[in-house]
Amino acid sequence: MSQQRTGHEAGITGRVGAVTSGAVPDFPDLPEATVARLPEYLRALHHLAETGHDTVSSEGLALAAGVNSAKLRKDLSHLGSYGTRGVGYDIEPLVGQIEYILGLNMRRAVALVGVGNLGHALAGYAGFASRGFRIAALFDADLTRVGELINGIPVRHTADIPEVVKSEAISIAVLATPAGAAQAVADQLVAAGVTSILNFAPVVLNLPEQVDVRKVDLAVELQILSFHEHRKSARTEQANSAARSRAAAAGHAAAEQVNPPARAAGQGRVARVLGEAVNGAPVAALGEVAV
Amino acid sequence: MSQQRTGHEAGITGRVGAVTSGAVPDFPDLPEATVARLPEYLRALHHLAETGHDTVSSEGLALAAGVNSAKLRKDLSHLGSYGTRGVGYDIEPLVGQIEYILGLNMRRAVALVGVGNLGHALAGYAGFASRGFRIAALFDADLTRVGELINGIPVRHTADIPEVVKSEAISIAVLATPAGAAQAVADQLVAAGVTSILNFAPVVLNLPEQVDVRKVDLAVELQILSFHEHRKSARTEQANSAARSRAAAAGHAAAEQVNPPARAAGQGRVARVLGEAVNGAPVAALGEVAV
DNA sequence: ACCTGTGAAGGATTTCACAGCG
DNA sequence: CGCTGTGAAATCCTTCACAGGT
Repeated sequence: MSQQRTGHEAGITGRVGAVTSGAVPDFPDLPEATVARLPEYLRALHHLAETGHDTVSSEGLALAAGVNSAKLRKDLSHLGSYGTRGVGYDIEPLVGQIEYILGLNMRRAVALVGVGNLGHALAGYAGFASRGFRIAALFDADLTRVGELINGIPVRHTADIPEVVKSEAISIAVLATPAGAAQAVADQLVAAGVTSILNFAPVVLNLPEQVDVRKVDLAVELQILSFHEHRKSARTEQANSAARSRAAAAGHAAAEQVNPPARAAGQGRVARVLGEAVNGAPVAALGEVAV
Repeated sequence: MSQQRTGHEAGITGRVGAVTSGAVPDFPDLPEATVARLPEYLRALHHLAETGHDTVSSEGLALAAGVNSAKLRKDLSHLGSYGTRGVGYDIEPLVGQIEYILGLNMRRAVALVGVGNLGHALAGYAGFASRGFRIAALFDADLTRVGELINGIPVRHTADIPEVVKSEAISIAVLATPAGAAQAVADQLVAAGVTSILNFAPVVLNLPEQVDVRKVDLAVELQILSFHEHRKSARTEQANSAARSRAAAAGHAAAEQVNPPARAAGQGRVARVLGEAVNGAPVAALGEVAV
């Protein structure tokens, strides 16, 4: 979940696919958590199909998709019955059903805005093309980049967004602009008719609620891992603390020290005692870490 | 969320930060969902600090971070009290506390493996450097790329992973290799001492449970948005169906048609009726969409 | 005998709503 | 009076465990 706001966050039901009450015929009510896992199941199923399988058990598919089998069965049960008791799931019709649900039985046209460092790489990312999407247009605000060909697609100016989005019937856009430009570009995209945005810029977009937004922030992912590293260090620190408690006078800690910052609540702030860096680099002062 | 498996998924408590029972002193028990939001709060706080604020209300910070204020207050309450009733939160000490919890008061060294299309862009991504990380080493299996400088950092061969990971005391790695190579590289990284991996390769990694893994699959994000597009189409389709129900004989649908695939359950498979493409592109046959 | 599909239980997360402090 | 901090309620999600097909 990472992750990830989709504009339905404030929705009433948490189920997706409902109209006002009850599901659209043949479009089942799916828990958001299930939707987020379907692509992973699909990838695993394609892989199984390519390696010659035509059925798979819940256990086998769960393993390939990195979930447990009860969760997988529950998820698939929302799609209807594609399994055979005593045997497993038929891969081919299950692939068809998941692709149908995900709206992948058409090749969706996608616009990408911002062909800087990251955007350039995304424009060339083969995974989009191979998994149901067609990059139909590239945009950048920088006139010196306009006209450049990336992967055979010309970069156009952001001023052309309305025209191109309409002519190509684009409903999904990928935003890879600098943070400062993201909101304005998103507004342009939405005005042009885009209704889903994948946002790589580290800002929260403010958009009409019918627009679905998913945010991918690469630094956030590392920061979450950093938390886990810190926690692991705190554990070993505590585990070792009895053994070290007397002998540790000198300055080479075996693991990160766990020195909480001084609490500035109430009575006067105290200079924060920073933990010793484990990898030799100087500890970053707070002000240096710009966002 | 998303996603994201962190190796603790099968954990007992769902709280992170506990040793076996009870929290490490000054290292609070945090719900995983809270941990995933702290980086977003941190980004918003930095932004507020840069724009001259030194306190902020839960409402204001919630707005900047894209959550509601009740959730924000609950999250921050887990960190201890940094707010003043009637006033709001003091930004500076709160930034310090969040950075401490996330383990960002050191600049963590990160290794990046795979300098292809995406990896190259990640190596140059300024957001890593500006938000607490230092790309300390680049690796690739392709000898023709070894020696190349990217952003001033030389690309080394993957065979050097053990040596460099140790000498640079790297505990976090970013995996941007092709899918086929990812598991083997991940095994090498873990053997060398890496304990957290950010995986961009579309495969599920099988690693010891003490290793934290977060997965970012760019195509998955688009597929989730595609689901929402499909759902939105199904809604308008249904909403319009009464109005159109007689007049719609000819072939230009105003929105995507909602034709569910034929169900192959039980009695004999029927050729699936695909939905009409909305943007003129031919509908992708299932087999074409490789993963 | 095996494996799916699913009620029911158990957790985790979000939201409500208000007590209590500044 | 305003705003945080937080029990309690509500909702969502996962896991258990087994009934029921094949």
